[in-house]
Amino acid sequence: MELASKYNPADVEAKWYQYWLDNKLFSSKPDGRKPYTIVIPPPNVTGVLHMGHMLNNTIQDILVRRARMKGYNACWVPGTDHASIATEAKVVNKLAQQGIKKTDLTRDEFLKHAWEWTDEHGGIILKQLRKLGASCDWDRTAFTMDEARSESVIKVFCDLYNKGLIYRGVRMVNWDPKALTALSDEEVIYKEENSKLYYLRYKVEGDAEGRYAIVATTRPETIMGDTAMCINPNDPKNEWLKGKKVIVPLVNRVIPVIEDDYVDIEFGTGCLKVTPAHDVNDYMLGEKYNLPSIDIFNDNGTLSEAAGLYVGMDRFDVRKQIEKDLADAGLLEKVEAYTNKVGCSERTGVAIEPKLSMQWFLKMQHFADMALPPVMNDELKFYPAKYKTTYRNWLENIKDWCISRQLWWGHRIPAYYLPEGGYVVAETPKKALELAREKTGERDLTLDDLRQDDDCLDTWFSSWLWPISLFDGINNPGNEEIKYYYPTSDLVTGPDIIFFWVARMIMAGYEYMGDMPFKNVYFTGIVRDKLGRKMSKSLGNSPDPLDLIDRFGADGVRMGMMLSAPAGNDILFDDALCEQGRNFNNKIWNAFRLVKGWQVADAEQPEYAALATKWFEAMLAKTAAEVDDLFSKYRLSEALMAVYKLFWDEFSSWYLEMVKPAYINGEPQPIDRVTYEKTLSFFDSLLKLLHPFMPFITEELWQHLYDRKEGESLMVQQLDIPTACDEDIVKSFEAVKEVIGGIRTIRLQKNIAQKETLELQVVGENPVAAFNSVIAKLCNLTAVSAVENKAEGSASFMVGTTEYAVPLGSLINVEEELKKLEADLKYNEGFLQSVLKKLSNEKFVSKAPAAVIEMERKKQADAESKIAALKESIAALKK
RNA sequence: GGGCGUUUAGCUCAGCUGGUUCAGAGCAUCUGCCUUACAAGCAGAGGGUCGGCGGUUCGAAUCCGUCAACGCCCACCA
Repeated sequence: MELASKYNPADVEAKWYQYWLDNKLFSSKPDGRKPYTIVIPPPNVTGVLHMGHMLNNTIQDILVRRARMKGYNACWVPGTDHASIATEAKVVNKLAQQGIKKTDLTRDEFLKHAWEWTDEHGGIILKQLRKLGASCDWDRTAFTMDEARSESVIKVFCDLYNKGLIYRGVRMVNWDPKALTALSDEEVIYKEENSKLYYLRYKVEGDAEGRYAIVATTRPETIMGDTAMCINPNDPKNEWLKGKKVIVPLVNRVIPVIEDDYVDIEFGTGCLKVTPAHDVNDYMLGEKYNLPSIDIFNDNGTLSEAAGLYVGMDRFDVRKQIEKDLADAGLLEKVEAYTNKVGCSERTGVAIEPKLSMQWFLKMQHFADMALPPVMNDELKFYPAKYKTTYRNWLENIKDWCISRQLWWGHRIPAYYLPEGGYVVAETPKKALELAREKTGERDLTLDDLRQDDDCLDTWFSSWLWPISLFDGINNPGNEEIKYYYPTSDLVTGPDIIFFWVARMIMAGYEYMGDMPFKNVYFTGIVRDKLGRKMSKSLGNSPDPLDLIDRFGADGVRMGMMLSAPAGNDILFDDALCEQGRNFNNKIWNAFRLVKGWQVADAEQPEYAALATKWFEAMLAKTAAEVDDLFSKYRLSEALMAVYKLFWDEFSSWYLEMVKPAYINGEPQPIDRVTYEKTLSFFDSLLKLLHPFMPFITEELWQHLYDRKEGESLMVQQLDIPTACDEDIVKSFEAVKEVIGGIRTIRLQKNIAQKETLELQVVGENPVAAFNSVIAKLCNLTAVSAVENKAEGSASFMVGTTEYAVPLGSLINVEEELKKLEADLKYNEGFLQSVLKKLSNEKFVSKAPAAVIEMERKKQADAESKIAALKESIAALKK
C-alpha cells in the first residue's frame, strides 16, 4: 500500500461516512443491550451550522461513539425545530422581497409559503452535521412539526387544559411590535441603554398659584395613557399634592393624585405617572385603585386613535416629537441623561411593549414542584454543578408561562369558539364539535359554527416534549421504544436555554413519564473568538465551519474544538487549535506509515524490544483507566489530551523509537515478528481510544491495519477490557527517560552527533540496570558499565541519588564542568538547609503526621548523599 | 439591588477533602538539528513570590475574612 507522507482528510472522510451509512452502523433498535441515548437539541429547521453547533455536536458524537464502543446500544436521535418566530420572520421577509404582504394572504396561503421555504432550506443543517462525522440514526430524523410531534403537542395541550393547568386570560404580556406577538418572560432580554429622563410639568387643577407637580419619566410618549399620578403617602415634599387633581401635559386630561407605598420617595421627584395599559407596575396600581386603562398603541407600536395625539406615528418618533412639543408648551422642566434597562425581544431585537391582551397560560407551580428535587439531590446531574443554583432560582420564583403566540407558523391552539361565546378544547375539530354540542345542547351545530383560535403555541411547548415525543411516548404510551430508550442518558446543550428547554423537559418528563428525561446534562460553554468576543455576523469573527473542515479535516476541527472546551467554560476558539488537530492527524498517519513499512522476520525478540512492549502495555492500561475516569466526569478535553500524549509522547517518541529496527550499511533491518505483532495490536488499541474524538482517520487506518472483511468497522469495535497496569515498570521507566535525557543533553551541549557511539558509566549501584539495553539503543552506547569511580574527563549528571557519567576524554572542559557541579552543589546545600530547618522545628516534629516527617528525613538523606557525590566529583576534577 | 462564578507561565487551562504528582499540562517562545515515519517534524531549554491584604496552622495555590478586577444569571425602581 502506498501512503502519502501527509494525511489528506478529503480523500477519506466522505468515503467512510458513506460506508457507515451503507452498513447501517448508526441505526439503533431496542435489543438486549443497555441503551445509551441522546436526543439532539434540535436546531432551527432553516438554520445554518455555526460554531456553537460544531462544539455541541462534536461532544455528543464523542459520547455516542464512546458508548457504542463500550457495549451500549447507542442511539442518537437527530431532528429540527420549527422555531416559530424565527422561521415566520424569515418567511415574512422573503415574501416582502417578492412584494407580498403577510396581511394580504390567508392563513393557508401563508403556511403554504412557509412549508415551501422549510422544504427548501430545511435539513441543510443536518446535512452539514454529516460532514462533521455525526453518528446520528438518520432514519429517526424528526421535526417538531411533523405529524407524530404535532399530534403529541395537541394531545398534551388538551390534557393539561383538562387538568386545569392551562387557562386563558387577559394579562399584561410582553408584546413584540415587530413580530406582532406576545412573548414569554424568558424571551425578553434586558439591555442597558443610554436614554433620557424627562421631567414633565403636571399642572395642579384649580391651583390659584399655577403650581405644578413634576414627574420624571423615561417614556414621555405614554402620557396620553396616563390615568393617575401617584405619590408616596409618607413623602413630606409631596404632601401638598394629596387629594389634588393634576392635568396631563398637552393632553389636558384631569387625573387624580393617588397615594401608594410603591412609589420610591428618592427617585426623581417622588411623583409617578400611572399608565395602566403600558407598564406592568402601573397595571397593578390600576387594578388596585380601579383606574381606567387607555391603550394608546396599535399592535405594531404606532399610536392608536385612543391616544388622541400623534395618531399613526411610531412610538420612538413620538418620543422625539413630544419632547419638542412639551418644551414649546413650557411643560418640560428638564431632561437628564439616564441609563436604564430596556426589555427587548430575543428574536427581533425591538423594544418590548408591555401590553394587556388575551393569552393562554400554563400554571407552572405544579411543574416546578416536581422538577426541583431530582436536580437538587443529584438524581439528575448537571455538569458543571453550578447551574443547579441557577435552576433552583428560576424554579423557586416560577411564573406562569404564556404559551400563545400570535403567529401562524406553529401548532395551532386546539380551542374552538362557540357562536354564543365560550369555547371548547379538543384534539380534533370532530371531537370539538361533539363537545360543543354537549356544551350548548344544540344538536344541529356544525363545524362551520366553530371558529378555531388563531394563535399558535410557543415553540418550546413542543420541544419540551422532545425526549418523549421522539419515541412516540405521548401518542403511544408504553410502547417498546419509549420503554427502552427513556430516560435518555445525556443531554448536551448550552446554559442559555436552561429555562427555555432543559427545565421544561424535566417538567414534561415527570408529568408524562413519571421520570426524568435524561440522567445527565452537560452544559457547554459559548464559543467565542480568541479575543473573548462572542461570535457574531456583524463582527465577522465567526469562521464558517464547513470551510474549517475543508482546511483541517473534520477530525482536525473536532480536535480543535475539544482541546479548548472544558465543560461549562466558554471556549476561545482559534484556528491554531484546528491546526494542532491536523498536525496530530498527520502524526498518527506517519506513525502508521512507519509501522506498516517494516519488513518482518522470524527472529528472536531483542531484549530492548521485550522491555519496550512490556512498558507500553502498562502505559496503555494506565491511560485507558485514566480516560475512563475522565469520561465519567465529562472532562472530555482532558481525556483527549491524555490520549494525545499517549500517542505522541509515549507511543511515537518513546515506544516506536525503542523498537524501530536499525539500518545497517544503509539497509533497513527487519523487525522480529513478536514485536511487530505487538506493535500492531498497540496501534489497534490506540485507534480505538482515539476513534470517538477522530472517527475518520482512525477508521481509515484501522481498515488498513489488518485485512478486514467488507462491512467491518472500527466504530462498532469494543474498547479493550481494562487490565491492571504494571506500576513498577512505569515508575522505573520514568528514571530511564531521565537517564536518556541526561545523555541527550550531553550530546547537545558537546555537539556530539547521534552517529558517534558513547559509553555510559554508572557510579555504584544502577537502579535502572534492567533497562540497559534500552538506554544503549536509544543513546547509541557501546557499553553501560557499573564503576566505583567514574573515568577522568567525563561529563556527569544525577538521576535521583545515582550518578551517571559519559567519558569524553579530551572533549571535556574542566572549567565548565566544575562550574556546573558547583552550582548543583550550592542548590542541594540550600535545599538541605531548608529541610533541616523544618526538622529542627520542634512544633513541626511534634505535630506533623509521622509519614510527613519520614518524607522529610528521606529528603535529608537523599540530599546528603547527592552532596557527597557532588563533592567527590569536584575533588576529582580539581586533581 | 440580589445570586453565582472566575483570577495560577506570553495564551488557554489542570491542581479533589491543606504536607514529593506542588508549583503542572498543551500551545506559543528560545537553542540545536532537513538523523531514510513525520520540518504539520526531532532533541533540548527558559518562563509563575498561584489577583492584593490580613487571619487560622508546625505547614496555605488549597481553609477563613476582606478588598479589587472581570464575567454570567436573576429582579417591576418610573
